Amino acid sequence: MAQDGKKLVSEITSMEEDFTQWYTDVVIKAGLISYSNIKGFMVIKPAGYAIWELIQKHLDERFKKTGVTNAYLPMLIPESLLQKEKDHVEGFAPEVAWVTYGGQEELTERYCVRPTSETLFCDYYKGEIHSYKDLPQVLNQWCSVVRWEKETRPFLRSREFLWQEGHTAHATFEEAEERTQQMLNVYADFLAEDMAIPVIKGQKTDKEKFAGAEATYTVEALMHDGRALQSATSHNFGDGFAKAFDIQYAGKDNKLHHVYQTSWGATTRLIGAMIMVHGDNSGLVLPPRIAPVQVMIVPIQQKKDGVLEAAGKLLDSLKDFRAKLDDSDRSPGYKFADQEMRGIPLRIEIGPKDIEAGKCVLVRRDTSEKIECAIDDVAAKVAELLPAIQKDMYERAKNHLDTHTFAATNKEEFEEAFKETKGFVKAMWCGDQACEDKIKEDYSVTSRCIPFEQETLSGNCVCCGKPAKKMVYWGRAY
RNA sequence: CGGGGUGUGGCUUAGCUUGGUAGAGCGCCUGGUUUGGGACCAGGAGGUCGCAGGUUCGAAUCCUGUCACCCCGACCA
Repeated sequence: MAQDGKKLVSEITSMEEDFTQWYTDVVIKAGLISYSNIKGFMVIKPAGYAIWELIQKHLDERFKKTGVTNAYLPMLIPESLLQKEKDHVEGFAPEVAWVTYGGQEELTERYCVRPTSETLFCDYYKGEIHSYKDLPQVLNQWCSVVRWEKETRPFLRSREFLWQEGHTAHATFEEAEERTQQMLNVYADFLAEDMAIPVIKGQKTDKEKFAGAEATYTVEALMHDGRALQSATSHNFGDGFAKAFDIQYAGKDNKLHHVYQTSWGATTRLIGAMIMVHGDNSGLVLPPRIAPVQVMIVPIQQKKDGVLEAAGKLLDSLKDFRAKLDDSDRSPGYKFADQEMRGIPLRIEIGPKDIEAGKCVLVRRDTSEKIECAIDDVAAKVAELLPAIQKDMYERAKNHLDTHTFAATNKEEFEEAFKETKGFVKAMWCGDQACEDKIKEDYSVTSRCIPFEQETLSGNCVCCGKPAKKMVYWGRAY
């Protein structure tokens, strides 16, 4: 009885029982965050921040390969600056936080805490860009932004979140479009290769696109519970912002031209995506490439002569990996469960019996598979297993995506698909926003994207029956 | 912002109806025995009951107000 009681306290809710509660349990018990005093603001604890640092590292490297340079712009935006682009203000005004006092004095103009920095980059670029020789500008910044959301959830929707926002300015629309798509591909590749998350690449409908954008591209991922998560976006602004902010350059033709701009971003929401794509009922499952600790060594009967020494030697042999030794004064069972909760990809058990036999036991987090290995061969085995885990995790997620994507050719099938199952539903659309609105109202699902890889499922809109223009992915989103 | 709910050591909570000044489990600390799936024994520290006011000899318990948080909707990376 006492033992059951003990277990209950530290166990997590199963995903099948209550996915939302499971998610919250994992986030807290894996030590990723703790709540702060203000709703929607969270402490990202070392375990959570280390994941973010690896995400940053991989993304930043990929950005720089495409010619991106980092910069940093102010946190506050004067109200007058925010007002300059009409759609943009309307989109963000309802959720900005305002600074109205400086010390004891009320400010003559209030400043908003950046919800995004388009206006600041525009203001900056206006001063920098005069000639075609000043183009393109390809900057990115890593920072946090504030959006006063009403309903908040750790990583998925917080009032302050960490992100990167890239902002570019180009001489032509085509060049801006190329950059917009290039960055979307960077995100898609990063998600697939580093986070082991397969995505659907596509374009947002006008209804769902970014405030002020001409076109918004998105990578949409499917969570374990069948809900969609917009995982990164890339926008082509055309020359709309340039006109609103009067950003012009003198071209080779000696005439003034407005620049064409883009922006693209990914946030700490990626951590939420990773939890909901890979996690299981034992907790977090981290893809090796973004696991702060890739291998944890657990000594058994660690106080017996030679055990810790052998474990230490093992650790030394794993210098090429992010490996650690858990020599804390806890029982092995506790350590196993704790490390599973934290999602460490690979565990190595080593005890007196193993040492005598010159071997140890490797255990995969993703499959629980136990693998015996000679102590001398461990480094080679780890080098083989980590990429294998990474690959298998991607393939499992891809399989989940594929088996949870359905096609509907008419309204009945569409309705049935969302009633019976959870996931994406592909269906044809006439392009009319009225149908998009109606579908949202009737089935509480939204258009996730118009995928680049189009198929023709039928000739008619699934909602109104009129001739269809595009195939759209629909789903319930976070 | 509309509807519903909850606030008691770090966490989960009992007590509240029928007022008498707080009890447990987990966690934590110390010592010892343990260690191949969340160890055990013994001892110990820690709360004035979200906050403010009121009723009362007396309030965690009753009343009023207030704040915070959670869930469901509308808005969003």
